[in-house]
Formats: sequence, C-alpha cells, structure tokens
Amino acid sequence: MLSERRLQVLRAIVQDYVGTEEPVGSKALTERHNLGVSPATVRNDMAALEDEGYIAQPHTSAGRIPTDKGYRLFVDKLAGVKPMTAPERRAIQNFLEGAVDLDDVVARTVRLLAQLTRQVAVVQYPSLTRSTVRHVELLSLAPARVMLVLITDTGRVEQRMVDCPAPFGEASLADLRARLNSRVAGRRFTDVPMLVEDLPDAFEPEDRGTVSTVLSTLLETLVEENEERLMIGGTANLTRFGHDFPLTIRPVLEALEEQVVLLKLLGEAKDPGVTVRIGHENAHEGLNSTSVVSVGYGSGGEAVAKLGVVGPTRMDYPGTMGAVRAVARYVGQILAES
Amino acid sequence: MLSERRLQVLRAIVQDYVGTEEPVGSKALTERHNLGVSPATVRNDMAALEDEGYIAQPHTSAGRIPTDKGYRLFVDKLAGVKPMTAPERRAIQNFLEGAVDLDDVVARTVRLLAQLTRQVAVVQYPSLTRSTVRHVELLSLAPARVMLVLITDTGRVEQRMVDCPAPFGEASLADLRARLNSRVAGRRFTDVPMLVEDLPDAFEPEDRGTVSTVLSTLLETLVEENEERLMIGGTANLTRFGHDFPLTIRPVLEALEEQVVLLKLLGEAKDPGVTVRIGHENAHEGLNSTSVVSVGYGSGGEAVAKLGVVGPTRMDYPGTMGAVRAVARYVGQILAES
DNA sequence: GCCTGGCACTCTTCCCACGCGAGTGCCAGC
DNA sequence: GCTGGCACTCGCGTGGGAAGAGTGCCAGGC
Repeated sequence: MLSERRLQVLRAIVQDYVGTEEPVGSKALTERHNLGVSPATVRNDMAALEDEGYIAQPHTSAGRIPTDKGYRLFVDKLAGVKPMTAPERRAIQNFLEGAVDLDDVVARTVRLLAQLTRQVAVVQYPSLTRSTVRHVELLSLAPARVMLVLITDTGRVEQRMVDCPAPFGEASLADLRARLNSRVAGRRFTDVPMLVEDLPDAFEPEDRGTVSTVLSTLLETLVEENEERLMIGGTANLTRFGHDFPLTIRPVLEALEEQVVLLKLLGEAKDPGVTVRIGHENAHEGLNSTSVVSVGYGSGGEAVAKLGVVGPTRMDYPGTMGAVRAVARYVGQILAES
Repeated sequence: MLSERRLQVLRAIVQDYVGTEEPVGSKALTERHNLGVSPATVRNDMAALEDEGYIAQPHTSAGRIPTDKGYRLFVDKLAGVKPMTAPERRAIQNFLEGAVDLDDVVARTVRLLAQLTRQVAVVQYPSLTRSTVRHVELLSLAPARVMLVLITDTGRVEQRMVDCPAPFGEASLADLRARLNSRVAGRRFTDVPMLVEDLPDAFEPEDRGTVSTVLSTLLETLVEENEERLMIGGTANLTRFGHDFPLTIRPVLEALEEQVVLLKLLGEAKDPGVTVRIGHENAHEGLNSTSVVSVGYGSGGEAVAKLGVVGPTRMDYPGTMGAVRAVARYVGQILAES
C-alpha cells in the first residue's frame, strides 16, 4: 500500500504533467506543491511509484510521466469530479434550449461538449431499444405501395417503403393503421413483435399477405435502427494532441470514423455514473493513447443513450468528467421537456 | 503565350510533384519524361514559367513546385478527366446499391468517395428547395397537440411538433390533411406558400387559428430545412497531407466542422460539370492550401445537391475529378430508382 | 534564333562532436 | 525516515564541415 504522501506525489505529478505536457522532475514538484519535504525524499517516492508501475520515465534522466495505471489510480482515488460553476451551467442550459428538433439537440450537444472540454465529442442518438412507439403512420403512395413511418417518444422518425404483394385499399389501410396503433402506441420496441403477431388474422384472406409484409417491415425497422447513429465533433482539437503528431492522430481519426467502434466503446461502459477508460483499457488499438470519458443520458430516470469525449490520456480528468456529467444532465432535461 | 513545350514542362512538373511530393528539378524531369531536350533547355523554360507565376521554388537551389496558378492552367488546359475503369464503375455501383434509405445512401457515398480519392469527402443531403412534396401527414398526439410530418420525393422526412391555440378534433384534422395533400402533393416547395394561402378560409372560425398555426409551421419547416445538412468523412486522410502538419491540418479541420463554410463552398460552384477550386480561390482562409473538387448530383436531369472532396492542392486532379463525377452519376441513378 | 554542355555558385540537409543542463540514484549523516 | 551532497547519465541544442541537388549564365554549335 502506498503511503499518503506518495499518493500526493502521484497526484501532483498528474496535475503538473497535464498542465505542462512535460515530464516532471522532483525539484519542480517540490517548488510548485508545498509537500513539506525535500526533492530527495520525493525522488525516493518517485522511485517507489515507478516500481509499482504508476509512473515512468521516457528516458533515463528525464522527469516522470504517469502511466495508464497511474491515471487510473488518480481517477479512482485521488481526484473527484469537478462540478461546473454556476455561470457555466447557465451557459450550457441556454445553449441547449435553443434547439428546434432532435437533430439540433444532438448537434448542439456535440458542439458544446467539444468546446467545454476542448476535446473530441461523441454523442449517440437516443436509442430505439428502450424507446416506446408514439405512432405508426401508413401512407398509400400507389395501389401496391405503402410508406411506413415510425415515430418514437424521443421524437425520432424513421420511414420505410413497402412494396405490397397485392393492391391494398384505403379502407383496409385505415383499418390496419388503427389496429396497429391501438396495439403498439406507447409500448416498448421490444414488446412490439409479440403484440402484432396475430394481427393478420383479423383481416380478409386477400389482405393478409400485405399486412404481414407491412408488419415484417416494421419489425425490421425496429431491429435495424438499433444500429444506432452518433454524431462527433471537435476533431480540430486533435491537433492539440501532442508533438509526435501524425502517428498518434491518424489511428484516432480512423477509429472515430468507424461508428461501430465508437458504439461498442460507449456500449461497454456499464457504470451508471461517469465512466473513464484510460489508454490501453480501450479495446480498440487506435485508441490506446486516448482516454474516453462517457456517461449515459436519458429523458427520464433511464439512460437511453450515451455521450462522451475522446482525448489524450493526458487530460484534465476532473474537469472533463464534470463537463460530461453536466452536459448529460441538461440534455436529459431538454429531452424530457420536448 | 507559352510555347507547346513549356506547357508540357508544366504538365510534367505537376505530375511529378503530385507523385513525389518533392520539388522537381530540371535533370529529373528530362530523365522521367522524354521531352527530347536537355536539362539546360528545361531550365530556361522553367525560368520562363516562373516569371509568369506558374511555378515557384521553395528556396533558391531547390526544384520547382507548381503555384495555384500553375495548377489552374493544368486543370483547365493540360489535363482531362480520367474516366473510371469498368471494374471501378462496377464496384461503385455495387457499393451504392446496398443502401436501405437516404441516410444510408449519403453515408455510403461519403465512404466511397473518401476511399476512392483518399481524401476528405463531403456530401450534401439532397436539397429541399428543388424537391417536391410527396406527402404531409398530421397526427393528433393530444387534443391541442399535432405532429406534422413532411415527406419529400427524395425520401427525406422532417417532423415538427405543433401546439395548437385550441383543441382540434380528429374530423377537422382529417379534413385538413386531405385538403392539404390534394393541394401540395407533388408540388415544389417554393410553390407551397402560395398554394395554401387561403386554406384557413375553408374551415370553421374556431378552427382557423389552429389551421394557420399548422400551416405556418409547415412553411417554417420548408424554409428552415433549407439550411441543408451534409456529411463528411475520410478525415483520416488529412494525415497524408504533408510534413508541416499541425499548422496545415488544424484550420482545415476547423473549416470542415463549420457546415456553413462548406455549404457556401459547395454552393459557389455554379458550373454544371465538375468544378475545381484551387488553393486561394477558396474564399475561406483555412482552406487556402487545399483544393475542392465538387459536382452537382440529382435524381433527374436537375442537380438537387452537391458532393465533392477536399484535399491538398497537390492532388491528382484528373483522377479525383473522374472519381467525383462517376460517384455523382451513380448516386443520381440510385436516387432516381428509389 | 534556339538548343546544348559546361561551370561556378548557392542553399539545404545531413552528420558528428561538443557542452550544457536537467534529473536521477545513491550514500552518509542527522 | 528525511536531508544534502555528489557523481553520473542522457537528451537536446549548437556549430562546423562536407555532400548533393539544383540553379543561372555563358559561349559555342546546329
């Protein structure tokens, strides 16, 4: 177990390194933080911390920098979440309140997060799995062609074209629309398949084929759209990444373009609070020199999607976590209102 | 006027520089292109080209690189558009045909363009201005709350919530829906305001307020959504930009995040064919060291949106122009089919 | 008049050696 | 267990020198 002072030394190293971006030495540490001990003592502590794997030196005779393990300890034990100041909170709220629709909410959230944290922001669209159906609309475009529009309680709209096996009258369509909505409106997506199973039986034999087609398209839409979308922003902040540029930044940009990777990344965070994944804790290789700070957000008590930021492992964790948490909270509020 | 051979020298310089990314000297030129003259002669030609501003030397005693003006001449006079090969065309078609909806078409197009050109791809969503209304749907969510869904002929769907000044019965709503659609279905967005102007008069006085509210929301949607959206991809390709990294790449990333900037950029290209804007020809400062190759695409004869790529001025213009043109053509086909 | 070979000149780039300074590890003493 | 001192290690920046690529110009030839 590390002594109290050694933990303080680690904390000081993390803070200084995050601030200066340069390896920090024993002398500088004692000057900037009054630890009440001499550089020599600090050197001993540093040697111990290095033995334990919390810090490392880039080369002999350079200062120390935190390792992933060091950051992990810092995040878990040494640092809290820095709350936003009142003016900051007001600014967040104001900025988000101007949104006109769901797309706009997401877009604004991305911009806001990127600006607040000066890092790359990632916001997942509210997921359909946990959503409920607000309304299903059916429109006849041609005798044997129907457009299906699905509207969710988070304001999301999906549409699909359905080619029917047989012509389908307006009356039947209205009937189907009414029955369908009375069954699924307000229900969870996951419950829909069960609820509509026997629906074709209520129709004339000649219409059953069409009804089945429409229903299976609806079910497909529910499933398919679980490939959730997301929006990213603030990639320009990657340029503040470090000195050894192209090599670091390229894999990150590539990872960011692979939505699948990002979705998996966000999905892995099960913690109800703010989750931090540091460096090699990220499964994806391209993100091994980045940390991901994420949190769920939702319109009610339940999280319907995640948002977060991607930045260098050398980041201001307390501040970033605070910003991410605050933004998630306010987005939730906005969603609940609309 | 430049002699034929000098133009050939310029062409050779552009080609070599694009290939090697290094200033090209007279000796190397004569070796790689059989111009039939000696290096000394080429040197004279180069001096002349430099006087005219087509090429420049980074330092005394280095080779020459093309200037923006040089690239411009190259694009206008010296190079054609390199058509895609048959296998490439097939690959494009196959890749785009798998798309399930409009979002997917745009997403696939972006990926495809980025991959083909190895540059940053930008695709504008089909614009609403030139689109026509396919259907307007009205859904009653609560006695005084209506959801308006607008469906366009390009498959785009927009929805808005409307808070009505007074409760609005299902019958009135159905009436409004029917009247509205009979007037605007199949019509251009720009014509809609005129077509619905007198619609409230057909309703009972107590409903007129609500009808007006719904109509004005519809009109707002038509206008607002002209703030067209776009999708970008392939930003990882920016890392192949050059050596003097952070300084070059940062403003480009910033510009790419400003959708307004990009939309303006695409909007400026009036040419019906492929448009190339080179370096300082781009109004936005951050893009002064990039070239933008863009073209309109559309489902019919008419262009409904633009797509293009952003890359270093030192790019393979014929190949890029060919790829952009081909992709635009196939996207147009896909849109027309759906 | 235009092309050519030759030549001197200019710069950049690479390499290496050197010295400085930051930072370390260790040790003896308190 | 903390402290001051001391020798040691490296990385980094500097400066000089050599190499190489490329140029501009000039005089001669077709």
